[in-house]
Amino acid sequence: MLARVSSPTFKRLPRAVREQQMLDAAVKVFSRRGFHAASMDEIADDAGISKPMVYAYLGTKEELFVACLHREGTRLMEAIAGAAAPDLPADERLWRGLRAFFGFVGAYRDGWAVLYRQARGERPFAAEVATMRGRLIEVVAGMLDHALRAKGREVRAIDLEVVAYALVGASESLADWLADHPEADPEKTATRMMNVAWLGADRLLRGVTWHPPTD
Amino acid sequence: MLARVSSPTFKRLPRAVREQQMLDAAVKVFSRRGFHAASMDEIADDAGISKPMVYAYLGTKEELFVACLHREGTRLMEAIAGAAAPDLPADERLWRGLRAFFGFVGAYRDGWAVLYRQARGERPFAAEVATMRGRLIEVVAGMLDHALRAKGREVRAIDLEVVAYALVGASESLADWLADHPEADPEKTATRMMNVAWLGADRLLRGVTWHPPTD
DNA sequence: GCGTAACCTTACGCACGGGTAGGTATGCTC
DNA sequence: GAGCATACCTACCCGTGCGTAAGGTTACGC
Repeated sequence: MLARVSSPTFKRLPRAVREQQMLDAAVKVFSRRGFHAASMDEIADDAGISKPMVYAYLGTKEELFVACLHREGTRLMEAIAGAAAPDLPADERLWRGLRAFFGFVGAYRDGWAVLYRQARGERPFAAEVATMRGRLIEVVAGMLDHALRAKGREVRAIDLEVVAYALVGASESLADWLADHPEADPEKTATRMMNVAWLGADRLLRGVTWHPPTD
Repeated sequence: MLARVSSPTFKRLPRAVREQQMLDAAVKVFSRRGFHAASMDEIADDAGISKPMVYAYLGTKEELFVACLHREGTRLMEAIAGAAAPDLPADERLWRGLRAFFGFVGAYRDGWAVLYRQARGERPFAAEVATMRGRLIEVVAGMLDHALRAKGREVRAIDLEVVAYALVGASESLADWLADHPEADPEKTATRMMNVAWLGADRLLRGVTWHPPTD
């Protein structure tokens, strides 16, 4: 009626397609602005659609964010799980997993920054992320345990958990570094992480430990 | 007039004191609710003061949050710097620094969770945190460099930086773990971290490296 | 005792943005 | 080509909460 003289490239699209467009737009905008600063209007606009459609398809703002989180999180977990086949030796699995992880972060820098760095702080989503993270940590801990048993050693579960926490934390930190250095090479970053992680873990596996000085 | 029959424990206090009370309240509320969900009214209420006073003393909501960030961040950095005197050997410095760090996190779980986990994601504050974090990473990298030179080895600056990133990330991850496990012992957590960090770093210092398999 | 300055209050303006009501166009089925 | 479902729009409501204007109240100097 006002503008919209005619609809030149205005196609009616099936729901599934629109939903993906919306999610793409949402990830982009959430990533650029952050959850709160992002407005549903901007997301709708960026998807080339109007706001009520977003509500009709993906629900409220929170639900939309969770949907983004889920899509990207699943992609990440699948990328890692697909790379680190369980029948490989532990160091090989670790290496492939790390390479997949950094490859993913390098490729979807937006997805990572928004859906992870963001979500960890934001109250209603922290739990969601914590769950995924927990699964990852379990996998890493399982890898370590496997490697240990293969060498005939045994370590208390809590120690395994802590080492896994540290490895995952270190990887996240390097992922942030990667996201902030667009020119950096994911493969090389993975190699560096592998150096830090495996050499440290390997020593642990041999039973070498450090003790606090008595001061 | 309405209620407030009389002001029983209603003291006029000097500015400096009130400011600290406000900051205490702000940290508490920001920590409980998160930055956006926290309302200036609740903070004022919790500080036993009315809202305009907060604006008069600490400025807008963002400025208030930054003020919290600054106070807690400075406390943390001082705790670490005070513990890790620069004239000690590198492993001793690392150990003392870690112990101070985890001790701080254990003691001020609120301050840590809010002012750090929160701030890293929230758009306008990420830079602030990144700066502090950057200083910490530099310190750690400096420690590693020092230790290396003492052994007559030399490593490229970027490798140092990456290792420092990894160590800091691992420590943050364990700090989160500590914040989520109220019964855990900070000292013990520091020891575990030291095991992961130093043993890995130590091997790096000896020039042992890991190379990706040619697949 | 009285002014004045700092402390502190109640009460409100106002913008912003999430969410919705109600109506229009388009394609599919028979 | 009638009828129906579904994609899609414009325009609006309204809660929430930041930030402020204007006015009490307490302490302290003289």
